[in-house]
Amino acid sequence: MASPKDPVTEASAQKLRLSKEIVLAGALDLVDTEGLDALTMRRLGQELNCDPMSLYRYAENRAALLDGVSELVFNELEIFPHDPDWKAQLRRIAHDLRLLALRHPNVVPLLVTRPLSTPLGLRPLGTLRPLEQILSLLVDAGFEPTDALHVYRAYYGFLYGHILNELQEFIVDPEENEVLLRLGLHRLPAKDFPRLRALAPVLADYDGAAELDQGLTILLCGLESSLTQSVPSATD
Amino acid sequence: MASPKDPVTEASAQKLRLSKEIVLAGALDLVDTEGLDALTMRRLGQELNCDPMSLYRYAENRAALLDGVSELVFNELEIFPHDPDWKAQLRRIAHDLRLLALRHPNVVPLLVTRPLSTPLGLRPLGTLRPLEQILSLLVDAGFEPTDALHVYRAYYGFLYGHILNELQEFIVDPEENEVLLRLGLHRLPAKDFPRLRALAPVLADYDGAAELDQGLTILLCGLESSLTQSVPSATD
DNA sequence: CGGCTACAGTCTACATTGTAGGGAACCTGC
DNA sequence: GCAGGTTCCCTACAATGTAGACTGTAGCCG
Repeated sequence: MASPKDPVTEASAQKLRLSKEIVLAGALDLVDTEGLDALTMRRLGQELNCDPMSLYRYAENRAALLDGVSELVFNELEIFPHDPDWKAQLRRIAHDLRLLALRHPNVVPLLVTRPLSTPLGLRPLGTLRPLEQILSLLVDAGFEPTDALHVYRAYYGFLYGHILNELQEFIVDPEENEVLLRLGLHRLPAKDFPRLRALAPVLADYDGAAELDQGLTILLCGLESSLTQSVPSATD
Repeated sequence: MASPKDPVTEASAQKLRLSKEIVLAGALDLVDTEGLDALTMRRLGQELNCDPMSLYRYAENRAALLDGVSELVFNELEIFPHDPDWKAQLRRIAHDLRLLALRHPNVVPLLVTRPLSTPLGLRPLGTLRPLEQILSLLVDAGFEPTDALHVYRAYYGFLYGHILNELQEFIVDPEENEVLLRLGLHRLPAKDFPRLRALAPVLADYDGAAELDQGLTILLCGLESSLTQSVPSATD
């Protein structure tokens, strides 16, 4: 006869061997569906149905878990570091990263803040790979390495900024069809925030992709001019 | 005779009446000197020497405390929304905000991530004021409100991005004078990260202000051209 | 076959966190 | 002096991360 809690009756309760991949995938899943706060050791254990303590075999810390999740997400980003058309490539990467962020909005705080507490060299390698590859791309395109770094910074800075901006302006309650309410703007004193309130309709239909592209055009334009009229290098 | 713990002997133990300002100032202080994690109710209570529970009279939540700290920092930023020279003003604001971030590096994660979990209309007012004021600035400068919003987004996005970039590249151990080591880059496999490693010296002396200014030039340039050759509005 | 080692997973236990609920102390009007 | 509200403090509880010891199992060597 079956024990009171027959493991078979509990759907998907077959406990297969854990692995770093499984643990991280579970963690990402949990973060995606329930937010960062839901990612506790106990909760994740329950999700993978294993003992919370088992997890420590695959992630030293909770912090390491978070790093792992960041890395996992970054690995979804594909970069072709030898594309001769660097501008097109940067455009594509930007849009890909944007979509990535929209797919994993709850992870974005991680992507943005974890590096702040981890010195560059000690970050998970997956996190640094985009940097390296974009540098490659730019150097191949003819930038001096130093300039490539500067370009990278301008580019990535802009990109991060855009993503943060866009995610910030999520609609609160899509059911509500009065715009002021939908964005919670009705709470703002009309006297102090006339501009903001007046822009409610515009805020409501934010076309992130278009906005990103527009910004990219400005940026890439400026960057290119800095390439063509670059200081004549001694070796060139 | 004195009680075992004479309150007078404990320097600065005079417990003055609490207030929201005092609590928030204490919180900011704690975050600045010891980091975000050090800001716990108990710890803050100990710092202000009062019972941790007292704090709940002035901040509903720990989250509210965090919001308060953000707001406090944002209030350090001064904006003159009616400066006729909008470009100079935007430049100045950018540099001010940068310095603000350098002064309160531990708060930056808050500034960046709190808004992600709070819909626009429900944020602390102090957080929204810069937005409103910059919109004013731009509209006064001749932008259509809608365009002003777009400009604001590009501008603030870039600015946030830059700040994140710059803070990420903090030097780990200034004692160490070998650059690779100082940035922790020695850990990176030389085969996979040639560019990054080669750039170590450049990474090490990062002139944030210059970099910011350079980016601003590109950006403002592009923005201005979008102003002068703006689509001819019907009312103009 | 018997026993040894190594590792995966589990259990228990503890310090630390945010915060509810109930009183104690104090100030302010009469 | 006293009623009523405000401010503060104490206790208590559930949840968290994680250390440390324990159990089971698989593989290997004699």
